[in-house]
Amino acid sequence: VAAQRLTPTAKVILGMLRLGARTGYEIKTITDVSTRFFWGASYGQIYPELKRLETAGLVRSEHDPRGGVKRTAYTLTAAGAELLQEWLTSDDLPEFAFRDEGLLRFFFGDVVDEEAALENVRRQRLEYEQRLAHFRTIQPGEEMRYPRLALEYGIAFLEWNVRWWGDLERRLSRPGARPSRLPETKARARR
Amino acid sequence: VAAQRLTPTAKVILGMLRLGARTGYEIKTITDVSTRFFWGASYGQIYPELKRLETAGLVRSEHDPRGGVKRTAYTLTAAGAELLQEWLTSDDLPEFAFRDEGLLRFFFGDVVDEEAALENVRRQRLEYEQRLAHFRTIQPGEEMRYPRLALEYGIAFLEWNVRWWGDLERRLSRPGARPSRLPETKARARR
DNA sequence: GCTCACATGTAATCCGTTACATGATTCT
DNA sequence: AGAATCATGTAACGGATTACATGTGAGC
Repeated sequence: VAAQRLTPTAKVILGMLRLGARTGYEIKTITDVSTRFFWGASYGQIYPELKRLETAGLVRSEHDPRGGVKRTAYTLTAAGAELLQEWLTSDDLPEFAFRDEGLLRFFFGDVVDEEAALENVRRQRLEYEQRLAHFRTIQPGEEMRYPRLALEYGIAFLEWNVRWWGDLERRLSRPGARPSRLPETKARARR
Repeated sequence: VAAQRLTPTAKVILGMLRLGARTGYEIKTITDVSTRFFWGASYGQIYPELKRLETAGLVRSEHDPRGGVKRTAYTLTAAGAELLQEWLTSDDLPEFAFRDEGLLRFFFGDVVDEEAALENVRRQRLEYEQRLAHFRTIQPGEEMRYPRLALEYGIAFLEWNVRWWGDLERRLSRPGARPSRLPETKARARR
């Protein structure tokens, strides 16, 4: 009844089960090539969470060995499917977080010399180029529309970054208008 | 000597001290209006970390009461300044993380009806518009160049998102080419 | 008298990654 | 024979937020 109380990992799990994933291993494999960029999951979260979800009656497990390999297949219960639906259509504030150490380094550019600051910009551009190159090797899968669109988003996002950091790089390396740097030790008037 | 071993919070702290912040409270206040978008810090991290940094010899504390209010002012030691410099100019892989629950909901658009999926797109656009509106109320502060540029980045990033989600919204609400939805319960062939 | 800004801290809790441990089957 | 893939799990650890707790001083 309270979709917002699902743990973050529960959200991917329920969704992936709905899309046809069946084992913890499969959930991990699929998230790694689809939602990982904006919503990852590790084994250390997935397996315990599957058990908690079963206790909560949102998923059902079934022993489904493959030869001598024991394997547990999960499916959504009616309650699980309903809660998933509820979450997917709710309008409460979605979690959002963005963490970019390169950007933090860039932020402190005033305390290093010009060349180092510019180098940080260059590194940002290169980083984003590499992520983009990796993303372009992912092929989308035909059946579903939205995962494809999400990949499109990822690529467009990375392209935009490559452009932005590239533009800034050119802006900063033009010899014109180069402004203030802090003195080696910032004077901190204290009394 | 090993800048990469600084904890995430130590990185902002050292940087902010270098930029002139002096107390834990001040560090928190400043990060809240500058790096928060891409690198936040809470009191529960800042105060203990300041003590650890002092033990490690990277910062120095000084009692600096204001009237009856006790207050501890911190400054970088030579070692701290050096390590900061090292981190800011190092080229090891910067931490990067992006987490967007709205995007995850969007990703699962194939399992809800068309209207709900479109609604999720609309919500994304609206969310980004609100963040953008908030960002536009921030005034940069004149002295330093890079914090200003980081703010510029934030605004450009949010603008790009508003555009992308807005475009998609129009794309999806055009009555043309509306593709497959999953059947109510996805058939899962198992044997 | 009240509220807000300044100021510092801790404890509980959550979430997440990494490393470790184990083992079968399939492919080369 | 060996490597890769399928498969499941736990323990240690790290990092972060939230809530709680406390108190002064300034302005209204």
